[in-house]
Amino acid sequence: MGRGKIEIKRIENSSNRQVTYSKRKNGIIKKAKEITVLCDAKVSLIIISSSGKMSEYCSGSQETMMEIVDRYHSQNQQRLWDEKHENISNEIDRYKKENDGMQVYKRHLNGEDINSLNHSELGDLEDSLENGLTSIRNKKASEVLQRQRDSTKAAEDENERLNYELHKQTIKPEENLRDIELHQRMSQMSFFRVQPIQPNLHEDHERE
Amino acid sequence: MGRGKIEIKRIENSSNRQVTYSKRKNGIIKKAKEITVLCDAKVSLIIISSSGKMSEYCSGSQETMMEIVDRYHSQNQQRLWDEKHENISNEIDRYKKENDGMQVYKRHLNGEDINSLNHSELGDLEDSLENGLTSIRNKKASEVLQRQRDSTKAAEDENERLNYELHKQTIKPEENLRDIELHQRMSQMSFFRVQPIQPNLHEDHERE
DNA sequence: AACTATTTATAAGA
DNA sequence: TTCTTATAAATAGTT
Repeated sequence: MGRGKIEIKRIENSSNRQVTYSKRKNGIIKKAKEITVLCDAKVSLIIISSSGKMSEYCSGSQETMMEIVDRYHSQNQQRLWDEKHENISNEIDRYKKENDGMQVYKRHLNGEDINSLNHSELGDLEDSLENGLTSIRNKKASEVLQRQRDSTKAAEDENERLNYELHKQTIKPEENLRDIELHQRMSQMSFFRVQPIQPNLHEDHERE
Repeated sequence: MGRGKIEIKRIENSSNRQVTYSKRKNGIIKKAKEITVLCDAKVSLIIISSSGKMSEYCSGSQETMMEIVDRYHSQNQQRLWDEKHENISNEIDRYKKENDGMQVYKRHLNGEDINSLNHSELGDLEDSLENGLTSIRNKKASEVLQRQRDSTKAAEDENERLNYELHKQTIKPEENLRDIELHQRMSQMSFFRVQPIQPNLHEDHERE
């Protein structure tokens, strides 16, 4: 349809090709519009030139375009997406349910909403709470004990150190000042487990 | 282009419309193929008839079609989807976190994993458990009490009924057989709240 | 679905 | 690009 017939094969002359592209592109879009109106059809048409510029025609609004494209997708990809989405939804539901269950249990453990429980459930709950309480009290008790042990140990260490110092003193009796300090400190301590190794220290001082 | 010129408006005659649709659809697809070859263009064309049947042409392979459609999509919808997906992910994370927190709390209430708690947390936990336990024990106690009340009430009712029967008996002493039954039943009952209204019933029987 | 008179699209030229 | 125009192609109405 033109001055001469052309073969349908790539137009090698670049500017000819560009002109033909432009003309034919408009032609196709016009035809697309026409079939839309004449025949009540829906059309989605996207054309990209060899230089990458995109043109499009779509019957109706953008909405319709999405409709058409989605419809195309539905034959290829929609199911995949749905499955993915369903998986995610299920995951959320699982977590929600788990949450709700735990909320209820938590409230029960706090002694709330227990009117809905039957007698045996109530018994189980009581046992569970008692176990928990026992564990915690054991823990607290062992903590107290441990703290006791710690301070005992600290006292013993100090005790030992002092004994050592005193022992040193008997060997070097000339360092009197320190001895007196030590004596004072020892008499302030009420938690010695063992007696000082040198019970005659006091006399030694009085003798000087 | 035809025997007569036509206006570009909806063809009302349904079968004409269908025929025209078919012809023009082929025409457009042919043009699309031609521009593809002649001008090195990429084309995506989807046509849907008024009856819903879809036809398509796509330059290159299906791959290219997806490419084109995706390209269109990427300009319009991708962001929406991403946002949606992110929202869903956040929701899941929230539930997960909430779950984890409750799991830990639950384990603590059960007396597990309590080594990680400091002293004041341990105290709070103990209080909470004690509250729970108190609630439950109160509930159990009031249940027992209620059951007690119920059986007392039942006994009282029965008692009253028996008294009524006995009273009837004194008015109609000729029905001896029943009286004996009643006497036997009463002597099996150990839960009378009040004494029978007629303490001389027994003698009456013996006198006969 | 085929025919064909006509309209329409467009290749080449300016 | 756009306009022109000869001609190819598409297609409306008919069979």
